[in-house]
Amino acid sequence: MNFPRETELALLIDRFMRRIHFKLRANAAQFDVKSVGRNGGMTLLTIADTDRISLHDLTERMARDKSQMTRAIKALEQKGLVARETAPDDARVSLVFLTADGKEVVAQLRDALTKVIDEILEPISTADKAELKTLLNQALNR
Amino acid sequence: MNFPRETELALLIDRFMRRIHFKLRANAAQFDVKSVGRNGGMTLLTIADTDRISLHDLTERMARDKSQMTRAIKALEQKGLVARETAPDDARVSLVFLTADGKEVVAQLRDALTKVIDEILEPISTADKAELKTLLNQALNR
DNA sequence: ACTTGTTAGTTGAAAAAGTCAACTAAAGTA
DNA sequence: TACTTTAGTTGACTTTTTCAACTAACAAGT
Repeated sequence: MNFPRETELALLIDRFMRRIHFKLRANAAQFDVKSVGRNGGMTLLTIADTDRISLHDLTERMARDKSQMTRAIKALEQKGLVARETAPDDARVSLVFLTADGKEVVAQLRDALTKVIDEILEPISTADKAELKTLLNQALNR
Repeated sequence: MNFPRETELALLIDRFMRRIHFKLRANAAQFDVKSVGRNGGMTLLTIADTDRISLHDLTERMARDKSQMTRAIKALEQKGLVARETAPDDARVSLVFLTADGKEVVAQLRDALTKVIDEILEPISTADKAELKTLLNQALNR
């Protein structure tokens, strides 16, 4: 186990995310009310962080292909969890936002996810958790 | 943007990993010599961290389904990057390890990955990078 | 106004990854 | 010896990704 390896970070991060998905799946029935799927879930949470957001910005934020986003939003729309409207200043962009139902699902998702992450992060202190978030934020926001 | 949310961590982590994959893919041709794919790549790197490892331990470490691992290893085997042998003390388990070719590919993967991660982590200090790794390690190793 | 180039979003098709259940063979245990 | 567990494999199926082609709206520049 060599320590000075950046690559380990990738392995760690990957594991972290998978761990979350595994744990979520373990009690999936309890929270995947609208059978949103993990992709839909992540998308909803990301939208929830913004008032309303264009598909374009959303794909950038979530680091996906735009075609994926089109389909993800379409699915969420059909479930009545998000809606969209054309941007007033630019007819090309459509802004997505949560519906009331969507907000409810987000609340549930957050509960479930928080629980899981707490479990995973249980070995480290509260201060360190904040630190972790700060670091990732610094790295990822510009 | 509410701050005291554990869930943001999941979004951040997810983004982080996707970012890596995007950047890698951007100059994929340069490094995906044996067309290992991202899954194969991660698997190789994980194996590289251990001398030889059973499929079972590997699936645990990488947090995947065992069926996936069977297939991933089979693919890498066919490319001559890993080999396996039955564990001397237990005929059920087969131990996987890198071949010479596999080690070479790992070296290349590490180069590429290190470069990408360095780019992403460029906004944060070296000390913080170490901290980040430590935190994740603490959380994930029991 | 009129090409020319960008940008946002959509669609299609194919490849890769993930899920789940059934099944074999080797251990472990009583 | 019978019973249970564990490691790994296989098959079938769903979800994600990826990539290229395509439309519609904007942005200039002449």
